[in-house]
Amino acid sequence: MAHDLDRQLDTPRPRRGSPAQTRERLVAAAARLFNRAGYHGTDSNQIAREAGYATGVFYKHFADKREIFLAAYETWVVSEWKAVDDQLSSGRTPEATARKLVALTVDFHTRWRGLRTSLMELVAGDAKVRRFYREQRKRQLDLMARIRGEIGAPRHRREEDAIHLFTMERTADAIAQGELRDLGLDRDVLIDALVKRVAALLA
Amino acid sequence: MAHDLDRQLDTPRPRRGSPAQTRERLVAAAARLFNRAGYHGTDSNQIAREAGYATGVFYKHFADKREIFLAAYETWVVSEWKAVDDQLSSGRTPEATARKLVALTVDFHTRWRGLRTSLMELVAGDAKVRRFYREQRKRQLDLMARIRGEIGAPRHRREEDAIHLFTMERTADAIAQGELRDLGLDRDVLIDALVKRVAALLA
Amino acid sequence: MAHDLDRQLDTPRPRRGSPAQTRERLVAAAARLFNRAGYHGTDSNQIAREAGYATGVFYKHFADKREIFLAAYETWVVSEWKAVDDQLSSGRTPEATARKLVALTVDFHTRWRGLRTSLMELVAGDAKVRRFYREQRKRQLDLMARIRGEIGAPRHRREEDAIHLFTMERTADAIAQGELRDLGLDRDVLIDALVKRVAALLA
Amino acid sequence: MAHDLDRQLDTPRPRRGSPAQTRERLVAAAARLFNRAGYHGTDSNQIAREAGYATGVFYKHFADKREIFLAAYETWVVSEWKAVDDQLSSGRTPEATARKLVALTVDFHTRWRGLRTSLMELVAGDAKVRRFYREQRKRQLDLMARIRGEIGAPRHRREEDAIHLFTMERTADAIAQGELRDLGLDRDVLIDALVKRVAALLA
DNA sequence: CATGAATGAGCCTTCATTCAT
DNA sequence: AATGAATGAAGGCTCATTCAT
Repeated sequence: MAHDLDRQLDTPRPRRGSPAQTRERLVAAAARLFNRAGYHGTDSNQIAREAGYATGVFYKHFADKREIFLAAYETWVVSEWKAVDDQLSSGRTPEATARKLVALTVDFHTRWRGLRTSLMELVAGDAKVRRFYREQRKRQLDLMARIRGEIGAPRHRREEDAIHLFTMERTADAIAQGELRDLGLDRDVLIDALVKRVAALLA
Repeated sequence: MAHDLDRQLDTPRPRRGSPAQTRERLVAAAARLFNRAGYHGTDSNQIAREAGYATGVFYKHFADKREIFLAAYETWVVSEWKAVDDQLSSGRTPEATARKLVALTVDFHTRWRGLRTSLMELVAGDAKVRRFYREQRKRQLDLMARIRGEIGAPRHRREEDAIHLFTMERTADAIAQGELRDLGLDRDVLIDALVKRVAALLA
Repeated sequence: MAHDLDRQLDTPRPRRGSPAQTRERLVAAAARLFNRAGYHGTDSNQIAREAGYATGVFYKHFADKREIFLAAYETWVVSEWKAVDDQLSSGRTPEATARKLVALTVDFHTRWRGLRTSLMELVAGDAKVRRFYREQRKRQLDLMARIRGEIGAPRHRREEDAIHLFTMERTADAIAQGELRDLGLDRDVLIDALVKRVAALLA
Repeated sequence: MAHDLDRQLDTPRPRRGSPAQTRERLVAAAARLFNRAGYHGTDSNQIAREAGYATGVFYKHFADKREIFLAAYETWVVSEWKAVDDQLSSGRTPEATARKLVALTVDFHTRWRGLRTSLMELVAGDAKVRRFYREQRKRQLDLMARIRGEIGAPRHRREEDAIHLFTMERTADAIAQGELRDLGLDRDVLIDALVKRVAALLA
């Protein structure tokens, strides 16, 4: 979570921490900078400095910039999945859960909007990042199939689920990037529309 | 269209063309290269060379790299709008028109997939590109409202139209970028689903 | 020749020269710096600056540092062969020619002693430099065989000629590097000994 | 000898050895690495690791990288002198001794060819290494003078002896570095020629 | 209008060396 | 005595941009 990352970075680092701790601080700094300035707008020396270290540490922990990007992305993915899981197992009504899930998605896309933009670029150009990205999608589809199985909902085709995910993702991006505001659209109306779609899947 | 651009570039350039001609050749070269290697992967000297000119011309016609990107994007947008217009005024059944429109969209996204990726990056970071991008969206929404007005279709809210556009766009990207293939999804099923959504708007 | 190189560098460069001229200036600067500080002690930005240019030119003319080293070495080799040829075709007595050749060799090894040291290092580690270096040796052996053929001298085996070349080279290095001085040996005695050996080949 | 060094390194190091032992292990590791990758190609952290220690030990025993190089060189010199002494006091015929000495020299140059290349580089650039290197040469010359004194051989001038040493050294390097092979020369012929020269000094 | 040589800031990466533990 | 995390200067190389011709 962004909050965790920030907390980590705003605390002065130990003079001599464990490698794992250092790595975490670097990833947190990288996530923050990539998110702020994009992949190309962030240089590796900066990352180390933002984390409170000298230039050199960076390459003790990562082979190159792409690798730390992947790590930052992974961190984000893990925290997002955790948040989704928490909602799904909260025992609320489908409607309430759906609302929470949409809010959560929009929140993540907003907070990580810069990272997401870079992600799209790297997905296009880097096989390793692409593979990881596609795996997440597969996990999402699997989760949806499982949920519908459990609640005995009418079977959908995996293809319909994919479209649903694309819609959610792209709409959340539009909100996150201020596209709605620029278009003079009403955020709440959009949110409600998304909630309705999600709720339909849960009930 | 890619074909136009290619034809233009594969013809040897005139010794001393009009400024407009030179500009066009440069834009065509830029579009091709940005699409192939992305905005950051394309260097500005290359663009001029690909168009058949020396390094310097470039900056006689464009203030910087970003500006030529915008011009390339504009070219693409113009040709896409033209193609859409052609379909809409073809007088076919809604179903047939919808199918054509979806095919056309997927085709554009496939052919310009590299440019689109860079676009997303620049939209995030560059105000001018963002403004232009948002204008297109507004035009799309206006067009949809007009169509529905003309055919006396039930009024939708602009927000629903926006979601529709996001869905179309993101799904077309997924197809263009091979995400479907990686996920083992059936392309035709997806296309049909999209066609159904578009047809619903037209009838 | 060192003199040529120096003359070239001490003249202020034209604002905008031909690529060949620029390349030459770069090679001259590289030769001077490699000779002074060694391959590892010279950085590519320095080379450009020494030649009177900005950082970037360097990579417009050479793919990397190794390549400009090879070019500098080549320049030196060419001038040395030319000097040797001049002596051989001077029509002097074998004894006089031999003396000139030895003087010339020692002079070259002295003037280029730094470059030679780096050469040895690169010969060991770089296949391309090694190949070029070995070709020179082959040319030397061929020349010796031809000379002996022309003057009807007793046939030597190529192996003996090789040993002769090694002796000349290593001894010239020793003189060039001040090893003699450190050992308290008499330079003239050594030179005379070398002259005797060379003269024996010529007569 | 390489064998000694290897034996030392392939044995797991003691938990807490004497300083002398640690130093020896470090020198052995350094010699091996310098020989394999050259002075510049070997990083100081690697040396400690190869010896089985952590980065830091290195600077507990040596002021800097150059110093451990000197130590490695010293080790090699000592073992070479010992080997030469053994041959000289073996009581064989001059011819047989000469052959052994040449074989031994070629062997050393082959086994330590990488170290020798680096040595030449450091001799050129580092006063301390140069001084030590020159001392060895002086010892060699002194030894030669003594031998000739003992066996009542005709007095040579120290300068002739120096040339002899240069010839031996450079030819042994050529063999060690594969120059002969590349030139298509016959190794045995060269060896025989060297043996003849050495034998002439011993008888 | 066009050329293309030249610029130089800046990025990624390495590695000898230090020092808190 | 030993550890190994951390340092930071510096080097190789790229590329958007300028400008003399």
